[in-house]
Amino acid sequence: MKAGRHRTFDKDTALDQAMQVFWVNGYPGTSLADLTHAMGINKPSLYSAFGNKEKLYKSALERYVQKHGVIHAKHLGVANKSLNERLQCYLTSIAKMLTDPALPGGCFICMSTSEVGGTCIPATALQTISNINELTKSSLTEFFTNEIALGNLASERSPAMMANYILSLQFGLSVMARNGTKLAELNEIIELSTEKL
Amino acid sequence: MKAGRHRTFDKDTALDQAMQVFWVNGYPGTSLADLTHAMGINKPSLYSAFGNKEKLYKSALERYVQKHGVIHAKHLGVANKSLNERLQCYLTSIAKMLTDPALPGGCFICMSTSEVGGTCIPATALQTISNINELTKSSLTEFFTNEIALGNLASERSPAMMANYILSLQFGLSVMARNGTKLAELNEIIELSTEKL
DNA sequence: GACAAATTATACCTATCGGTACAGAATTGC
DNA sequence: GCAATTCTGTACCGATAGGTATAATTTGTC
Repeated sequence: MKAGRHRTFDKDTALDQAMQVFWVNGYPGTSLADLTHAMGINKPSLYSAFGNKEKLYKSALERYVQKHGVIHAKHLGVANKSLNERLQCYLTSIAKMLTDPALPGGCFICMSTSEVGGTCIPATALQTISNINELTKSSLTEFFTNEIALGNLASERSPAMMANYILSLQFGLSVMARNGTKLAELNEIIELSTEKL
Repeated sequence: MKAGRHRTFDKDTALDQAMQVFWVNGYPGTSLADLTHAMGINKPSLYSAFGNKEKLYKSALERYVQKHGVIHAKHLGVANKSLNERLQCYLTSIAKMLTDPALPGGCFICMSTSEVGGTCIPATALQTISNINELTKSSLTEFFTNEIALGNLASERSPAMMANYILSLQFGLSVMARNGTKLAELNEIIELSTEKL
């Protein structure tokens, strides 16, 4: 055990709370007071544990991906289901998260991507957001490359095009969720979108 | 002519410039200094002409709808075109605006809707954003109600469901545009989305 | 040309912004 | 128990936030 006074808060829990505040309010809309209040700590503790606002934001983004992002991909690889069924499961899993009453609503990455154009987000955070979206896109592209090789996709659609289609759909669902659209309606959109690919 | 010194700036031009700043940075990300700098006026002039930041924001939202929002609807009513063709024209017209290099990129309303969850947007501005989205949705619902009555929609889809589908698509395209997706790729998404309704 | 009305520019207000210095409190190794 | 180390709480830093008071400037009316 290292010497010195112990941290009186759990770092992961505090990061989760910071994540939710950024998720709700965005980067420029979140103040240090908002953060310390939600995390139940004071500023020096925040700075010693997470660096600064910008680094905390990037940590929150990465934690979001781990906690609420990557978990949906498993639905794409389920055996004995058609491609359409798997895509529906994947998207429905996302939609459930987007409308989970225990969560802020919508997608944190979509929210952050919307803020990308502005001058408020620090450059390194822009890079983090861009990397996350690129990763999602390349994962989907790889997935569709395989599906096409397996003959699971009807016509001659390009994998990159399909990846864009699904990513766009995810973003659309996220903003709709922010707008108050209910899970049942999101599922209708998903059904329409995946009906015949 | 009314007495007193004349305004030395054009109010509509100034509002356009304010709109672009809000469009790029969002509400919490835009400061009064950003606004006065972009508008080329100083704070007292801004306050006397537009009230305050919140009222200017609402004026900017409404101006956006008039200037960049309603113009696309005409493509939905063109004669001698199939429903799919008209929807494609409508969405392509939107996509062109979303990627216009002379504009901030993406959709201002989508950006604002993403910020809706937070605590930074004043209540009356939230109402304005909500009203705009409701108007879009009800216009689309009415449109699809007519199309169904005319027998232009293949199966038994509900108008509200179709309106949600198109609105979600618009939002998705907007965030994709923010993320740097090019017009040609957006058009591919549109084609895939409208292929068989 | 004097007066009333309206807009301008400067300077200022209080509150909050992100970030930190410093002192006190808690813990380990010795 | 004592020194070294690490964290916590308070108080503070300069800069900027949204907003305004005041005075100078420009205009139409009489």
